[in-house]
Amino acid sequence: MSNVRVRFAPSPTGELHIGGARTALFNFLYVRSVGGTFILRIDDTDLERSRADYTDKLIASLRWLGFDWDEGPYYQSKRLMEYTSEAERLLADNKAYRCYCSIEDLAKGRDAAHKENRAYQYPGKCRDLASEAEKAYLKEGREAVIRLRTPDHGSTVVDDQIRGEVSFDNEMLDDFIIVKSNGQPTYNFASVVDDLQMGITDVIRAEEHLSNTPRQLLCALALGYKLPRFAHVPMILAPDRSKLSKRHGATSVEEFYNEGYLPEALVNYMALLGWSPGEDREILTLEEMIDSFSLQRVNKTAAIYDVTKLAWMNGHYIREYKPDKLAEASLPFFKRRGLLREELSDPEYDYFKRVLKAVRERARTLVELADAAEYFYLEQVEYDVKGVKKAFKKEGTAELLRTMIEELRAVEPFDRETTEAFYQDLGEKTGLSIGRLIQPTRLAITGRMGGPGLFEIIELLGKEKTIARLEKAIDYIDRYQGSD
RNA sequence: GGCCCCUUCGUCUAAUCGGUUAGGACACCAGCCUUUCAAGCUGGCAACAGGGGUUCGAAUCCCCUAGGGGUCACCA
Repeated sequence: MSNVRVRFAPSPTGELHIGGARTALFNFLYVRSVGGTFILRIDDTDLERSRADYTDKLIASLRWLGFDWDEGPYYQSKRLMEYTSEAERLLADNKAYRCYCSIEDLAKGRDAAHKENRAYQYPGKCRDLASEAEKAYLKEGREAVIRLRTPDHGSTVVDDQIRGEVSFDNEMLDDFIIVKSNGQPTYNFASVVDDLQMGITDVIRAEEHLSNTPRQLLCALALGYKLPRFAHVPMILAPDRSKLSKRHGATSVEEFYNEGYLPEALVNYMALLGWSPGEDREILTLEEMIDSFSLQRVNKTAAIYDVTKLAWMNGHYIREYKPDKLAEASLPFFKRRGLLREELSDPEYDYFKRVLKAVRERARTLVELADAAEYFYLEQVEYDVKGVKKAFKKEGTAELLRTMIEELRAVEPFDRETTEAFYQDLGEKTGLSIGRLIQPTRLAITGRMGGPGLFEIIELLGKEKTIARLEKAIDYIDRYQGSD
């Protein structure tokens, strides 16, 4: 056990998206690789936007991905006292001050700066407020925020584990707000107080926070604590290189679940976004990732996420899953599609697993898996349009199917081997290629031109259904004979 | 716009003290396998953003340019 302590600190303002999940993953891999402590903290200081149901979803997503944590969840909303007392301490030390400027006035200044195309900075109006002026403001009933007094000169250097030393001129930093007028701390302040009090040794987070880091460093300095190490991991971008958002398809872990992705695949895929184990390995278990993970191997470049590769990887995991595990994972998708009921009897469950065995080779998601298995459960078979042209419209197909049915009735046992042997015989007897026999049969019983081996399907369907579907196909062909 | 970060095949990446025909994966194309579709196997296409330096030698070090991203809130 090492003394390394890391935290994942999402704010509950939405579902866990792939960027956040990847950050959680890197925290997890790092802390497990060094044997430290993983802490989950909910950064919910924004009262307006934070929602308890998002917290639940966040936690559910983390559990689903398998990132178990050792401490927490801690909630910033329950730690208000800590922030208040630390802010009071800074106030008493004159390292922070109250500011009575109205939101409107500040907005005015910001707009002006924006118009002149320069960066806005708080002008420091209340920095050295005379006590009479302060009293006057209080009398007016003005609310105050607390701002940190930041140095005017010099520079603040962030020593980043991934990017090296990054230096910021203090002149670029204004006296930013650490406590809002409603008494809630801002992110930059709460996060620092928590990281320090919780003994966080490594802050691993997304690159978008790099520009915030000097502010946090200044907070920590004012508070008089030892600084954690930082590591800013690259962002994950949408295919058009823009920031990921709703219009880019599935971006949250929950959505990936709903689209039928497996946690192992998502985790494996995310790990390879910005990190690689070397040795040309692509498929890794969580344990293998932990073994070869290091922050030194995390690269600096933002990555565009590509669903195609994720889908390929997901297909790989679907094929690798143990039968019982696959059944368990895909059951909700079969129910959702109306293929299976809530409770399965033992024989039903058994049949379900046999169906999965037959179709798992050709599915990349659990949604596709349920789709591929549809005709094993649905009574109505819809014929593929192209297939009809190819397999049904050929001269003599109806007649062929009639012969087939007659002889099929006598086939016993109705299993894979026997039915296959039967088709071989029939081919020889009629002088037709086996493909000519199989194509219309496949279309008749599945409605499709592709899928598992025909005799595997026939065995699963059984004699009754197979013959019934062949009869239906004959009806169909007779009815549409000649029409195009 | 200021500040900060980044730049290897279409995409994810390897090449971690400068010396490689610049490697792998996804996707794509072709072949094999096969009753079909997949899967699998084999092969192919495809990259060091541009320009200057330093050096015997640069994807790798330095500078400039271009491009992309982040950030500049009483959001996190």
